[in-house]
Parts: sequence; structure tokens; C-alpha cells
Amino acid sequence: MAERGRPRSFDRGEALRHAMMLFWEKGFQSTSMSELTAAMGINAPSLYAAFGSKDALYREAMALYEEGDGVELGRQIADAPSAKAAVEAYLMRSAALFTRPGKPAGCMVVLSVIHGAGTSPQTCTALRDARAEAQAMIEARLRRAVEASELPAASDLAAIASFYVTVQQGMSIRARDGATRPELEAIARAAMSAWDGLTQARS
Amino acid sequence: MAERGRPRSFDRGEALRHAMMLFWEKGFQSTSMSELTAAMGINAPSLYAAFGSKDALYREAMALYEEGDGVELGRQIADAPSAKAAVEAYLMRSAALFTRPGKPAGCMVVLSVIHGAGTSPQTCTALRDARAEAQAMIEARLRRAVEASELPAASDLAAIASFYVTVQQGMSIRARDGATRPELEAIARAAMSAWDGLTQARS
DNA sequence: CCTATTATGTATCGAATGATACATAATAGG
DNA sequence: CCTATTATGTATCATTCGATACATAATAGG
Repeated sequence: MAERGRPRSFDRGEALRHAMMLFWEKGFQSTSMSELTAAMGINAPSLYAAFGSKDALYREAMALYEEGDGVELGRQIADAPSAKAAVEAYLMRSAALFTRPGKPAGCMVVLSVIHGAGTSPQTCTALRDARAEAQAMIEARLRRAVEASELPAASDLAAIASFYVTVQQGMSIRARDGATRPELEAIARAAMSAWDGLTQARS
Repeated sequence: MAERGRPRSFDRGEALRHAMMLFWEKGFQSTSMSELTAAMGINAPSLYAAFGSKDALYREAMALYEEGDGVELGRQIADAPSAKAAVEAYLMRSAALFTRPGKPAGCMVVLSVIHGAGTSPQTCTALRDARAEAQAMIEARLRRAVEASELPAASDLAAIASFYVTVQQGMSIRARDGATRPELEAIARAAMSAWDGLTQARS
């Protein structure tokens, strides 16, 4: 019951990785099928047979991106010993991920769909959900901290999470504008200096 | 020595305003010439005669945007009675500007060129410069505060300005993601709660 | 072998893109 | 009026876009 027919002559995962890099660097609209097929080393019909459409390929590329950097950031948040350490790790690790040599700067999910970017409504929704998930993860980590009496129960967890996600998304833009890792880390530290004020007092 | 030849039959400024709204909402690449001519109420040859090219039209639209919201934010920064008030006004006013009914959410300059967006290198550079200008204005206002002994001389002005600009740029993304004005204002207040820590201590 | 099934490469599809040629209309200067 | 100059509308340009038709090649099951 193995695969029937002529076997695929290229590595699907590797081709997807190349597509992800292109989409990440240039966005959905600015990446043409010709560029994709060239980077993936295949012809258009093979691409359509393997991935369905440009839009579906983009969705797979996004999923691959999230499996990498997304999962890593999620782990940083979940595994940190304290809420403050979790947020700090989230920002500091982002600073590193956003400036890796050989990889596009910034976060693919944040940067790709700012104008809807010509993707289908389905993809657009998926990306919005992905962005919302980061905030939900941080908020969940903060709630855990409240339950552990690490943070005061009166803290506005949603507002705190919203603030730090906003900083991280802003860092994506700065990274695209050429900000270096130390510069992004300085931004992250600046954001962390709001921590005590945000967590101790109620409004 | 008035204008020779057949007079233009449309209001150039009004047409430019319509073009700006479209570019602002959809970005450069996602806005087609057909959409532009439809929104501006003119035919393609008139557009090219009046503005030169799609790229040149975009540059004029960007300039018009900066004359509006850009100048207003600049005034907020320059006219505020203190450095802290200047930064706070910058963020709070941004929250309002980013969520005006009837206008696209977020900042046109920040959102438009994240992927180069298919614009010419010339336009791309102009947009990068425009983004850098905001940080320079804040830094200049902070320097004025240091000279007035309002802030300690040891403060890392560049880092402070960089942080607040990053927050404001992040707010553009959040606005595009549907954040309301109160939500953005909460983010602005959260960012301001870092102020004392950023301005009092040296690293 | 033979057939069914799947992948590949060539060549191309219709649609949309940004941009113009060209004839005509409308104004100013002389 | 006449001419020069500029704008407009129609019709269309060459390119590129995302996506396929089709014949051929390569595999598995029988």
C-alpha cells in the first residue's frame, strides 16, 4: 500500500522551506510564482500538484514558520520560572530570532498580512489568529502567576499582555528597518522596566 | 503667464487625497491602477500626465499624509511642556489617529513598506527616512529636556526614543488588527509606566 | 508485460498589470 | 481666427501574473 505512480523527484519539505524563506522575506504578494518555482527548483505544475495553489503553499509555509520560531517562543513563555522571566525571555529571544544572519528580519506572521496582502480571507484569518495566540499565551502565563500568588490578583492581565505583544510586534518592524540585535535587546529591556509599575498597582 | 492649453478638468489635490486613502488602506502593491483611476474619477492618461507614474503618485500621497498626521504628531512632540508630556502626547494622539472612523487604521508610513512593497528604491528610502524622523524628533525633544535639566544628563536618549517609537509602530499593527482606541491608549499608558525607570537611572 | 496511477516538462492559457499612442477637445497667446 | 499647448477619452500596448492542458516518463499492482 505504498505510493502508486511516479515518485516525486524533489524533497517536499526542503522545497517548502525555500518557499517559506521567500514568503518571509518578501511577503505574499511580492513573491511571484516564477520566483517560487526558481527557489524551490521545480516547475509550476509540480508546485500545484504538491501544494495546491500559491495561497495554500503560503499557509503551509506559515505553519512551518510557526513550528519553528513560534513554538520556540511559546516554550520560552511556558517554561520560564516566573511571569516576569517569561515576558523577558519572550522579548529577548525575539530580539535574537529577528536578527539571525541568513534569515529574514522580523516575524513572518506579523509582517506578512498588514494589508491583507492579497491573501485569501481564509489565510488572512489564520494569520490574525496566529497573532492573537501570542497574546493569549502570555496572558495565560500571567494568570498562572496570579494563581501562584506571584502577581496581585488585581493586575490587568490582558492589558499587560497586550502591551508586551505590541512591543514585540513593533520590534519586527524595527528589525525590518535594520535594527541590530543589541538595539532590539535595549528596546526589550526598556519595555521590561515597565514591569513593576504594571504589576504592582491597580489602575 | 497663466497656464496654457486645455485646463485640467479635475481637482488635483482632491484626486491625490483619494489616492492617498487607497494607498493607506491597501498598500502600494495591492492598489491597482484601475482602482486608483476609479477612486480618483479620472482616466489613466490623466493620472500619468498629472502625477508621472504610480510610484510618483505614491510618493506624493505619502507627502500629503505626512503633512497631515505627521505634522500633527510632530507638533505634539515639540509643543508639549515637558519631555514626558511630549512622549505621552505622541502615543496618546497616535492612538486616536490610528482609529479614526472613515480613515484607514494605523500609520501609512509604517505599514506601507514592510516588504519593500514593490516600490522603487527611491520611495523605499524616502519611507525609511520618514520613519527615522519620528525617532529623531523625540530624541531632540529629550535632549532639550536634558539641557533644561529636566532629565538627568546620563539618560540614554537614543534608547528611550527608540523604545517609544517601537511602541508606536507596534500600535500601528495592533490598529490594523482591529484594536480600538481605548485599547491603544491602554498600551500607551503601559509604555509610559516605564518612563521613570528609563529616565532616572543610568544603565 | 500490461494497466492504472502519479509526477514532470513544455508550452500556453485568460486575466490583470502598469503604461501609452493617437485622435480630439479646450484653452491662451498672437 | 490661427496656432501652439495642454488635457481628455478610447483603445490598446507588452509583460507578467497565477494557473493548466497535454503528452511523456516513471513507478506499483496484477
